[in-house]
Amino acid sequence: MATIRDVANRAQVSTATVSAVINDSAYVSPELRSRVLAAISELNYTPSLAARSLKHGRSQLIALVVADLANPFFARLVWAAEAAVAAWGYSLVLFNSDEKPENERRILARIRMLSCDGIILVPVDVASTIPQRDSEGEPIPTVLFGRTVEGQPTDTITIDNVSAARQVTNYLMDLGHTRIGTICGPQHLSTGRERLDGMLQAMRARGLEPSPQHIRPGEFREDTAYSVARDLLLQPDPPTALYVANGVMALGVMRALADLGLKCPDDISIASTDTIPGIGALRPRLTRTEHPVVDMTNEALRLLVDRINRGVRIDPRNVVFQPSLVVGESCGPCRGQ
Amino acid sequence: MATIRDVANRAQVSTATVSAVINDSAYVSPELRSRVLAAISELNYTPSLAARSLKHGRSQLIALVVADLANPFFARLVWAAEAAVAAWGYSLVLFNSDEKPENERRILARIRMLSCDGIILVPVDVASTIPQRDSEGEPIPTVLFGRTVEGQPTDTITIDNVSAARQVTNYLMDLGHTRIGTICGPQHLSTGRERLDGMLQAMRARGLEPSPQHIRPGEFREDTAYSVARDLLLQPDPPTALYVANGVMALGVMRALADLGLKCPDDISIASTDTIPGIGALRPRLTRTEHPVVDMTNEALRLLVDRINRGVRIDPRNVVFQPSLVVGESCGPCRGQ
DNA sequence: TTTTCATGGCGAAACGATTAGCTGGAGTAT
DNA sequence: ATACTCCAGCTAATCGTTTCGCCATGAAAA
Repeated sequence: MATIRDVANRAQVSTATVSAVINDSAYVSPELRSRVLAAISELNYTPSLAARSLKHGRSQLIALVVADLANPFFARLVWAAEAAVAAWGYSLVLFNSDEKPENERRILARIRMLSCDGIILVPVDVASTIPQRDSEGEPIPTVLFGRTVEGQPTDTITIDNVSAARQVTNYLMDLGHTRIGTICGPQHLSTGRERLDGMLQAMRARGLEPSPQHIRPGEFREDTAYSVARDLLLQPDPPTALYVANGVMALGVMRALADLGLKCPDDISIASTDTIPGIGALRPRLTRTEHPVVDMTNEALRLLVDRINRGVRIDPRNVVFQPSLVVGESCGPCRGQ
Repeated sequence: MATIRDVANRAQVSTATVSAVINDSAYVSPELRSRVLAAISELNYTPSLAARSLKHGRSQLIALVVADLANPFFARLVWAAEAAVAAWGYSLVLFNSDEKPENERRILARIRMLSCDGIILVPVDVASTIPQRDSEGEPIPTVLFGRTVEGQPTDTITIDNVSAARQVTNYLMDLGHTRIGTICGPQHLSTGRERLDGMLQAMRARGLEPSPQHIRPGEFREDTAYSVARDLLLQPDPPTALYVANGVMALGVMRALADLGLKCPDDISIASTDTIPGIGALRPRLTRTEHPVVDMTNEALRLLVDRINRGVRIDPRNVVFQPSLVVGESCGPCRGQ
């Protein structure tokens, strides 16, 4: 690779002048400037980001750590984040913690090595701490995405999961359902907890209580949801409606229904919080909440870049987005009992 | 951040010794080694990758440039690539060219700045050249993924698209279909061309020729495929079977069928090359080819790392994977005409 | 004419790691 | 006792930038 020195030699100027031309950081006479530009293009010169990074401690990298890259919800986040990161002039380094705390720790250490300027983190582990830039303790600017963890004073972007679950549950109850089951998420994740909470809140507000064997953990996974749904629906006293806590699991449930030969919404009503791309081709169309992933991502980057530039002087911010209910044909009135 | 000097001072040794401990690059007495390790953990020291990168020209970064991050096929590639890249000890920098040549050029320039050690590229533009590390012309190690471009002497991973399309078409013809239509991909992409070629080859081998108005470009996009399918199926003389060139478009077609009230396979048979995750929940199950994305990605990384280590001394390699036909219930025998 | 001032451009010192080459003390052979 | 070997550990140069401080030149002020 050609270096700034090669350019300086060829243009008969100093490296300082070349640098000034590249960064517009000082006035350079038109004469010299054009010589420099000519040399740059003749040598096909590109400044080295590694050297720059070393000099003034900015790597131009933003790390995105997702909890499960195989989940289309996060795939969409990746898509949106790549665009936003590029728009702000950074590059995106992508990691997948695969819902494993030990991976998360390894990844955060790696991010520190890379001296990334900022982190967008879908946290897995309550205990894993944001890496410190310094032993005095200035942390790397970080935005938590989608999930909350206890006692981390960081910027956070979340969705109102309780509201989402309430909306869906109320919708089912409005149709007359009282025996509502759920395939819920892991209770160690805030999303899992909040969505179950929202459902329970909504039911209790109308004096209902789901039967304990109608509450099944589905781990936010398609295959788990598939078998849990089969199991749940084959039991003697199945629910008349099912609230599914996320999009991938909804897919698994629909697959289970098809395999069991159950008709939706005639035999059972299905609704979910969260969705996945491509679910629009399913018939019946799923009643669900849609979460504004793109807006959330853009906001996450706004917060992150702001903190990168202004440091710890600003207090942690917490932005909560609202989900919206999209009604399909997967839910019908409760027939008899 | 603590530096190697801080560690050296605290452990009362030279930076050379610290470096030797970190990299196991020379013998260090147990005494000093333990002092160094203690200092490292007390200061919470991590070596700076930027400085390392500057010194011996390896950034530990591998760039992945996909053509359309919103497409679940590529999302899957991203997932597999992240895992493979991490397994080889690198980190993944992700870019989305969004099928636009000018983006691709911008991205490749950026990759050069970052001095990435290697590139996995889903190429968009025939003309865009692999960036040169050097004005003498040693290129950055690159593997082209999924698509080929003319006259680039680089390693390539592809799928046998012609065979995929032939298999699907033969399957449809075996069911008795003769009026087969297709929603094909863009003809400026090798995947688009080869899949259409394969279909035409298969039909001509049996003395058939699709009617020109049954060959419709769908741009590999869900929404385009949706409207093209509507249009195609509403015309006076619709095909009895439809070959769709990729997974996302198949989703669009299924959605169009549902909206038109057409029954598959009774009213029309549908089959595709390529698939997308989650298509398993659709009923009827789609007859399609499956492409071994994970194997392809692992092989891509194997080739890439090999070339990073061995440079230009090895000739370009071209690995072609074979698709497999997965039969669902979306195709039926041709009824009368 | 001399002094002051402004300023375009340059030289050289960082940034944090690696590594070639050197130093000096202990062990061995003569 | 001298010379030689060996090797753990150190010093200092280097990678490619940015940037501080300086120099020299020419214009303006006295």
